[in-house]
Amino acid sequence: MGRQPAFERNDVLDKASQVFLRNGFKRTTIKDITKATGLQPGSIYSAFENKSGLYTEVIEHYTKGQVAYLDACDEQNDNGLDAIKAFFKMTGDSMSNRTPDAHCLLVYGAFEIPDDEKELRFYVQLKLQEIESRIYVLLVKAQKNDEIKCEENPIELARFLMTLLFGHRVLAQLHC
Amino acid sequence: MGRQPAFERNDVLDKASQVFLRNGFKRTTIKDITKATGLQPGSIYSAFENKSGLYTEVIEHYTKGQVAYLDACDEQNDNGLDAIKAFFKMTGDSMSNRTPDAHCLLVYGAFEIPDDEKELRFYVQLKLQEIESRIYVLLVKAQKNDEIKCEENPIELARFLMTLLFGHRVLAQLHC
DNA sequence: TGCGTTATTGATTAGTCACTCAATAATTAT
DNA sequence: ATAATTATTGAGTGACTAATCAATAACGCA
Repeated sequence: MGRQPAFERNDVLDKASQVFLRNGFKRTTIKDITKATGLQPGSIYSAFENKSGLYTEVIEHYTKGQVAYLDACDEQNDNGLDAIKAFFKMTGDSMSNRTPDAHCLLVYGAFEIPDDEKELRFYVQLKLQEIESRIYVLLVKAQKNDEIKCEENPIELARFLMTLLFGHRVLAQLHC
Repeated sequence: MGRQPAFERNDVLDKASQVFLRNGFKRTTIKDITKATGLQPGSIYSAFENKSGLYTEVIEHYTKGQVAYLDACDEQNDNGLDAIKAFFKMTGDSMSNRTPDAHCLLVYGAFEIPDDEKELRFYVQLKLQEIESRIYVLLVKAQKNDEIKCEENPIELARFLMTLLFGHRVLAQLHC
């Protein structure tokens, strides 16, 4: 009962994420969001409570896409190492093509979300952890297949791969 | 002739850099700067023209420190690789101790300075390049000493080391 | 001492921002 | 129909921000 929403939630999240990716959290204004989505301030606030609420949902929306891609890499490769390579190739290509995508939103977030926005910070950490643990699973799979040495600690390896990914993100951000 | 400035320029830059490191460029307000330095808005604007001008000088001030440290590592180690290791150890320790320092300011800057602030972006790139080229020089030295293989491309190696450094910065920022 | 010069003060200004809310529109149940 | 419920509108609000500027203070020199 009552009036139906005039927008598709996922559609709004897609459009909002593009704005957040371009400008980050702080520099993105509600006016930017209204322009990108066609929604008025009131609608945005009634749907997402506030700017942080919208941002949180945008991060969740995009992390889902990343994790889905990692799972797809896993399914398409019997080999754990090949799956990881496929994921890295995808992120590398997306950076070359300047296609905005989720991981960058998370790294961006890791930098710009201030200490006092604890919930938001924690949420970004959680989502990055989600990606890291998928990589960990693929590394364990690779060890079972004897693709990499069993002496290596897969937890440390996963962390190292994340560090490389972060570094590439910074590099990509730096060079336009 | 005329009244003497009541502040030490380097002292102001030190204090301002701590604020910028904590909050980044955008979130730092002139009020924050007045609190940290004891200067009034008018004094800040007459000395540094505007917020960007102050930020630029802060970046220069801190990059000098980094480069000086790299040079010190070079002088204290005959060995090129040892010099690089010493530099990495220093940055790693400073991250563990949460001592704010320059490189972080530059990586932070790389992320948050928007496309339309072209001069500021360019300046950050320039300063990071300055550090990268010092590392390159140390790598060439290491090759001359037969510490690393001559087949390796020192330009690519330097870039790789910078990427690792960036990644570590993101990781440090992420985990408090 | 007085004059020219330069530095400091800090209230003020013009603009921006996240967010609100009363009015209005659409939808469904009775 | 009519009432109850929920969504949309968009001008408006208060808080904050970068930057300014006229008044004032400190300094060097004649």
